[in-house]
Amino acid sequence: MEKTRDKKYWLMKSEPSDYSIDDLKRAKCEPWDGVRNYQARNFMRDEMRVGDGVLFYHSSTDPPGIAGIAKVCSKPYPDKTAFDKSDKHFDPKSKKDDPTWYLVDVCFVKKFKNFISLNELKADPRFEGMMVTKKGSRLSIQPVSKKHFDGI
DNA sequence: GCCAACGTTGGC
DNA sequence: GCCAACGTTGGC
Repeated sequence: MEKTRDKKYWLMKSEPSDYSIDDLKRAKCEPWDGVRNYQARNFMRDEMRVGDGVLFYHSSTDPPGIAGIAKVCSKPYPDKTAFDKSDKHFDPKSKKDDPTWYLVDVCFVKKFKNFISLNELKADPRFEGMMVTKKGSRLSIQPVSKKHFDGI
């Protein structure tokens, strides 16, 4: 039996030209594929649980920031785009009997009427210490504290 | 488009 | 296992 635990909270980045909050709204749920960073994978594979809260972050936009809320809606399972030679995220190192890359499905919850820009996050003392506000914070999946999540 | 920050790779 | 070279991310 699975041990219960408190909800955790995450921030997941996407370039809206690749995949935006509107795409997720249309799709309702989508596998968060293409992650090829070990730390980010570890969060998905080892720490995420169904029902966890997700801040949907738009990167490489003007301005960058948080576009809305999603949630984790599957258990972790292997990222099959790593097995597909024609996929741009193909990774020959990942074997079907021992996959390197894992993902979870993410479901749309809501899109903010007011997009929260990175600048606003940085300017607001309530969000001090949030990973995404720090310089050089490239990690595409980041843990977020409940305090910060609720503040959003 | 630039470039700083960071992750990964591979020669040794 | 070190570290230089290279690739990628992402704010600006």
